[in-house]
Amino acid sequence: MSAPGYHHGDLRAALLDAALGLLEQGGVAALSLRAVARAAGVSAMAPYHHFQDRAALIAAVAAAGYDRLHAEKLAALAAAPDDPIARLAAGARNYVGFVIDNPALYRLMASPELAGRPHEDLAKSAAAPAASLAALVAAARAAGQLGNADPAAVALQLWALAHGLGQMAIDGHAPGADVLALAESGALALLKGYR
Amino acid sequence: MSAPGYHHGDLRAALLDAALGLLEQGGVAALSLRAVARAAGVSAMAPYHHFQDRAALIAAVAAAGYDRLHAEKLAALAAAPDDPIARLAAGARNYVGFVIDNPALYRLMASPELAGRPHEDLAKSAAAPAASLAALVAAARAAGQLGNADPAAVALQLWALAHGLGQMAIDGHAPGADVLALAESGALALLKGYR
DNA sequence: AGTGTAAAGTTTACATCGCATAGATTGGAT
DNA sequence: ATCCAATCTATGCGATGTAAACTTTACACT
Repeated sequence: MSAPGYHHGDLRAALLDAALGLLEQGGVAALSLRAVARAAGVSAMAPYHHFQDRAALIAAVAAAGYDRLHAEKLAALAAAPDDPIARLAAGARNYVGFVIDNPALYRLMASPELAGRPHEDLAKSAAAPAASLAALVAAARAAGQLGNADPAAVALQLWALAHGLGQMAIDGHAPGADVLALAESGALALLKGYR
Repeated sequence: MSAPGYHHGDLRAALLDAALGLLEQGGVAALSLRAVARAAGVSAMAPYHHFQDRAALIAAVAAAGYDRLHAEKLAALAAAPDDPIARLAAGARNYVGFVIDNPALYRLMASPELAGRPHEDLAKSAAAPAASLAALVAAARAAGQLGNADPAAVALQLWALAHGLGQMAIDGHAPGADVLALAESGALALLKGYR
């Protein structure tokens, strides 16, 4: 895996790693195939053997981001209380926390550049967090904590709230606000309104 | 204003118009200075006399978008009931409606490409909708409809909800959902939770 | 061992883009 | 009538995305 010969060993992973590095310091605009190849110490055309085009690279980075997001969410939920409402609020807080901790990566995930045609593995990675959220809302609903609200609707609203708060935070539209607290209290208020 | 001579007359407006057209059919990626110049029937370098660089053009388009958003909001609020809560819900619905009607434009407004350094007129145009929202929330709070909640917090949460719902709708993350209804009911639930 | 094949990297080439600089054209102030 | 500043054009440079064609390596098979 570490033979510095002609064949890299695991260039795809190395390219993704380099892409994350470039992303953190230069934003999406810095994510050029050539720059990634340069950072990985490889020729400019090598990435094309692993990613069909620039959009595919960006989609792969985004998919990796969703995977990390989901992993962190699972870890956070493991330490959360049992009450579904409280777990949902903790999830919202954790989601916004991820956004704040990985601004460039999250911006990429929500980037217009991916909105065009769908990418397979990206869709799969993005589906995991959504499914886990839906399960939590269903549990709350089953426990009689959401009145007769439509679970899918509540899930979408919660997600939108967290997504919006995070994006506003990293775009500087919420200066001085404790966005983590806002995510938690907002989710609680929204859920309370449905009780 | 329509003299087809050497001097265009109002090239800046024509360029912005062409940019909107390109945006609708090709997304942000299609917004190159050369393409805009081509669409306006002018030399490739002409736009540089009206926009410092590509980012400035994008910022100007975004500012125009915020202006339109604010204008539509004012029009929608004129026909809304007097109750602050109902007006806030109507505002949320209208916001999401704008996003759905102008997907490419809204994506541009929330684009990472603007997140770097701030642009003056963009900030000014973006501030108008925020101020109008803050005023509405303050009115609701003054009418005793929000308990002792922090108005700034509630405003941010409402905005985040609408922003998130709109973005999810145009990104295909809410297939088959009536996002307009979700915006309205979500805003109502959130506000109800604070009562 | 020897060989053939597919994957992984490289090189070369080309169109386009953003941007800088310098020159041409025009309308209006003096 | 003259000058000037704003506006548009022409040309050039470096970087990027993409498409070939070529080279090197790893591996299965005989």
